[in-house]
Formats: sequence, C-alpha cells, structure tokens
Amino acid sequence: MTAVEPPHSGTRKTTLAEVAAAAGVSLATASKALNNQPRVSDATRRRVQEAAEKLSYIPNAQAQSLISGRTNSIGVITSDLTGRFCTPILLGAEDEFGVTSNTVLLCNARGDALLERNHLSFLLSRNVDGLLIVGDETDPRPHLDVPDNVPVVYVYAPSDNADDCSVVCDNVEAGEMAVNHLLSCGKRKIAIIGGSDTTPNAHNLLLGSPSSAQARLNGSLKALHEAGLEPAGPVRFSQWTESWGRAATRLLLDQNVDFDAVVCQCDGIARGCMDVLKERGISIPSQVAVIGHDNRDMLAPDADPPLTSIDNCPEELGHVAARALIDAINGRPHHGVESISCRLVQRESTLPM
Amino acid sequence: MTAVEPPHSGTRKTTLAEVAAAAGVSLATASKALNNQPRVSDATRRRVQEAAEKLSYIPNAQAQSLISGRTNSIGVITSDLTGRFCTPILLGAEDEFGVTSNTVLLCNARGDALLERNHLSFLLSRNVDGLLIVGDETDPRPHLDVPDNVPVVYVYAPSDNADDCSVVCDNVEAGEMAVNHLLSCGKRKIAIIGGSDTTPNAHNLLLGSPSSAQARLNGSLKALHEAGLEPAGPVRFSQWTESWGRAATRLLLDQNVDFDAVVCQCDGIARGCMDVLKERGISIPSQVAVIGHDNRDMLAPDADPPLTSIDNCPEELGHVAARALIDAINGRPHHGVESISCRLVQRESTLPM
DNA sequence: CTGAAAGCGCTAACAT
DNA sequence: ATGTTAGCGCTTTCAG
Repeated sequence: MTAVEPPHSGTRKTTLAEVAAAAGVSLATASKALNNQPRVSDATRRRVQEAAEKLSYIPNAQAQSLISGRTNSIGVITSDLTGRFCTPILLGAEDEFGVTSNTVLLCNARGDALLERNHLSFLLSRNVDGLLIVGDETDPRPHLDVPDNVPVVYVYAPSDNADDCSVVCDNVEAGEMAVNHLLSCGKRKIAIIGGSDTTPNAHNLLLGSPSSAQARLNGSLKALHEAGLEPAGPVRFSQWTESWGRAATRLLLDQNVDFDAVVCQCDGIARGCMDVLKERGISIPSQVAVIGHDNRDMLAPDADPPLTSIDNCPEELGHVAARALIDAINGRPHHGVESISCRLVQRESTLPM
Repeated sequence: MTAVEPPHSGTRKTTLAEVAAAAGVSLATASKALNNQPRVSDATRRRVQEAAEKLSYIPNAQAQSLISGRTNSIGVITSDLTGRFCTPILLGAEDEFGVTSNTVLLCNARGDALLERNHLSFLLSRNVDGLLIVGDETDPRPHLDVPDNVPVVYVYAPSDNADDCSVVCDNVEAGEMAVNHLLSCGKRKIAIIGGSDTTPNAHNLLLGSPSSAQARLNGSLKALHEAGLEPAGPVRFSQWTESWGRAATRLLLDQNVDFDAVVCQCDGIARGCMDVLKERGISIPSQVAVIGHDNRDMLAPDADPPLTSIDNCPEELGHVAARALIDAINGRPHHGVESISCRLVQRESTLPM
C-alpha cells in the first residue's frame, strides 16, 4: 500500500461564485439558473449558463449532498473475485440507475468478513443512498448490521434474515427446466452429474436454503417425478470442474448405466462429460444428449457440438435488485427473497440441427 | 438539548456535534480527539472516542472532503462487459490504495464514447482524485479530455496520446516466452495459430501499436529467429475461439505440416487444438506440445492434459496502474507506456510429468 | 425577478 | 489542553 500525500496544488476548479461573478449575478441567482429553478428570467438564465459553459463549470457534488443529504450513489460490496457474477449484475444495476444518474461505489471484500465490515463503514461514511451486497454463492450469508435509514439488497447470496430483501436466481426452476427440455427432446433415461455439494450447515437447514447443487437437483428430481421417472444411475457430487465431469461420466459408462441424456450441473462438468462421450465414440446428441448450467461464455457456445445450457440471467438479477433498492431508497422497501427465472439456451448438444 | 437516540431507532445520523456534546467537550476538541491530533489529553480523547462508539458515530465524508479538497476516491471507467480484465485490475488497485482509505467509483461505458463522456463528467463532479481508464483491447484508444488537475492512467488499452500515462501488458514478451518455453522443452518445429488480427488502422500504424495478435506473433517470431528457426507451416489469423483452434489444427494436419509444438494465441484456441490432436490420436505433449495465452481460469488448468499458458498478470497491471495514479495524484505524473511482464504457467500440455 | 444570509458537517487557524 | 470562529461550495429561505 502506497502512502497518499496532501493534495497537489494544481489548477483549482471553477466555483459557482466565479460563474456568478462572470455572469454579473449573485450566487443564489446563478444556482437557480443552473438548476432550472423557476424564479429566474430567461435572459439571466442564458447568461449564467453561458458563463458556466465558458468556464467549464462543474458543480461540486460533495457540497450539494452536504445539503440534500443524498449522494446519488450506491455502494456495492462483492466477494466475487472473478467478476463473473458481479459484472453482469453491475451492468444491470447501472441500467436501472442510469435514469436517476447514480454512481456505484464498488468494494471487493474477497470473502473476508473483517474486510467487509471495513468496506461497509467506509461506504456508510460516504453516505451511500443504498447498498447492494453481491455474494458469489447461492448459500445464505449473514445479515449485515446497517443503520436502518440505509436500505440494503442482497443479490445472488440471500441474507439469512428473512426480513431483508434478497434477489436470487431460481436454481430449482433451473433444474426442472433442464430435465423438461431433455424430456421434450424425447429422452427418458436421464443421468445427473452434480457439482460441489457444500453440506448445508445447521443454519441453512433451518432456513431451508440448500446449496445450488441441491436446489438444481431438487428441481430436476421434481421434473422427473412429474414424468413418472427416476434419474438414470446414482447422482454424485464432487466439484464444479471438467475433470469431475470426465470422471463422473466414465463411472456411468463403466458401471453400464443405461442413459440417453445427462444433466450436468455446470458447463465445465458438461464439457468434461462431452469429452468422455466423444472419446468412447458416443454421438451427441443422438445417442446421449448433454445439457449444462450457467451458459458460460467460453464454455457453452464454443463446445463441439455447442452446449445447450440454462442461463441464470445475472444481468436480470442486477436489474431486479437495483429496482428493489431504488424502491427502498424511495421509501418502499421490499422484504423476503425474490427469485429470478432462468432461461434455456438451446444448442446442438441436445438438438440435432 | 436533544435526547441521544440509539442508532437503530434514529433516522438521522449522529453528527460530531452530538458526540462532542455527549462527551462534554467542544466540536474542535472532539474532532482532534477522533483524528488523533496531538493537542488533546488522553483522558479527553478516550471520553470522546467512547461517546463516538456509543453513538455509533460515522464521520461525513462529504463534509470532510469539502474541506480537504480531496475525496479519497478514484473513478474507474471500463468498457469491459465481462469483467475479465476489469475485475483483477480493480483488485490490484484496491490493494494499492489501501482498503480503508480509498473508494473506487466504477462506471461501465460499454464501449460507447457518449456514455463514456457522461460517466466522465459525473466522476469529475464527484471530484475523484484520479481516473483509471480500463480498456478491453490492446489497441490504443482515444485520449480523454480531462481538466489537468485530475490525473488519468490508461490501463490495458493505452492512450493514443504518447504524453499520457498508460500501463499495458507486454504481448511481445508473451509471444517470445511461449516460443522460448517450447524450445526449452526440446521442440523445434513450432506452429503458430493466431487469434483475431484486427487490422490496425492508419492511426495505430503510426503509433506502431499492433493488435495483441500481431504483438504476440512478433514476439514469437523474434524468439524463433533468435534460435535460427521459422514457424512450422503458415501462420493464420481468424478468431479467438475454440472452433477456430479446431479448424486451424485440422488444416495443419491435413496439409501435412511437420510440427512438434503449437503456440496458440489464446487458451480457447489451444483447447480446440488439443481436441483435434486427441481426436487424431496424437499424444500431448510427447508428440505435439501445446501452449496457450491468457491462462484463463476455466480453460487452462482443467484441460486434459492441463494447459501450459502465458498469464498476462492483470492484477499486477492493476497494481502498477494504481501506483502510477497515486504518484500522479501526489504531483509526480508518469508519462508514456509502461509494459508489464507476463508469467509462464507450466502445466502438462508441454511438460511430461 | 434578484440578492443577502443562514447553514449542511466538518476542520483548522487562532485565541484562551 | 480546550474553545471560538471562520469558512469549504452549494442550496434555500426570506427580504427587497
């Protein structure tokens, strides 16, 4: 960490007083003129605006918010080191705020609770109008203690306090969607390769908040049961990696499980699965169809054949979360967990084209 | 005298005045006490700190920076929609700024020049102490017109104004490094599969700033020439995708090019290349070694075999850029382009292990 | 329609 | 060692 010195004496910014002087009016009039307040003659207004333009006047947001009590900025605390969830969520949030002219103060807590507290008090001292807490897992995270005039929305990882507002993606629906798609393709013997099943702790069990692996599985099982089916072979959990996808697929094949489709709980697993199927000369999708989760950029569209996948729509998550936050800032807080629907992206790993 | 309210029931934030009153001291003393200024007795200081703690006092950053003239915040404008470059760069910058003292205002311009200008004036009105402009390509980008008391550092995509400070990764060195590693593994017949060669426009030609594909190629050719070698087969450019990697590799094989190693200009291409090699029964790395660029999380480590790759160290880019920005904020601006070294990450696609 | 004056919350000279 | 006072740049009554 490098030391920061006192301000460098550089060119000073033009103040409103200077603009007023240049336009030959008082401070108050200049302020009204620039803020489109009513009690200013058109001629004066124009004169002030021209002076401001000429001096390239930029209003001081600090001074403004000292008065208004509003900063038109929101704080985002994330623990997402890859930017995978965070970036699309921020994009969505920016879209929403764009209208209101808002700035995002971004902090990365790197999953460290202490760092998170530091960032939090920092953002509070900056008087952010609201907070977006972006997790990188679907498991619930501890409620954050924040003065209750500052609204908070939890994104991706919900708060463990049911009264808080959380926006998450619907992994149960995602699991269902995967199976239903395969069924619609005429597949009936559907195997499932799980991701990493972080055993939910007592806390999460109480809340009934399973890991994303469990949630996706629950959805898939539900869809199977509704069709009067059971998964082909045992469902195993290990990691969210290609190598696990390879290993799990080899297991299925070596144990002579009879299957014509595989739900892989992430695209990496699906890629590993496809590799092994191709290695064994099994054609995709005619003999075995493969579907993934997450619709990851580098993994799904460019697979061979391109991989059908369930997109969690993180950008939509950002939109909805931002809207909830704006509502709360405007005095209409949301409560509880809001689930965002996923989207099926059909490609050739399930559809012969 | 206003009653002191507990933090959770109060709507208004506690001010320093309230803390001072609670501690029975003046405003000035309270300020000194909390800012560890010298002229306060230990007893008083403790009393004030306790009062502040009890009232959960949070200083108002707006008021502070109205006085100090600095906001302890920097603005970041990015056009990186995936967060791939931006996130690690932000992490590096956060490290450098020290988590407790600085905030990052993040804006995404989505490659839109107008939106960029909007964000820029927004950040300026917020009096950011400096600006980090993060591109998503290695090609130079237009210089940004900013009042010269606000320092700017361009990251990843350099400014087209040589007087500006830019921090970029050294793709020439990366290209060299890839070839030299293969040479050190005993390979001599090295093929190269290029990425997307965005034809540099007249502007870039003048600046001598080739695309990253060209830069990497130049480095690789340099290393080959120094070893008295030429690339095996023609070097082709198309896209940064796996399918191009597959196509290019098939071309090499079908045209009977004699090669024992391939430099792929990104990990996706390398993955496609490996797939085709395996498909044709060519063993990696004993018959043909494969090396990629970028060391992408989901692509390189989990390939089969794991893919050796050149890491562009974006986090280091963030560190260096942040340091340059801090220097500039402190009145010691950097000028010109600074190149950051890459790092070779050895895995089994080049090394039998 | 325009301007003088009172702060927003805080720090930094200057008293005491 | 502590208190008083004058602003930082701006908006907003409230007089003219």
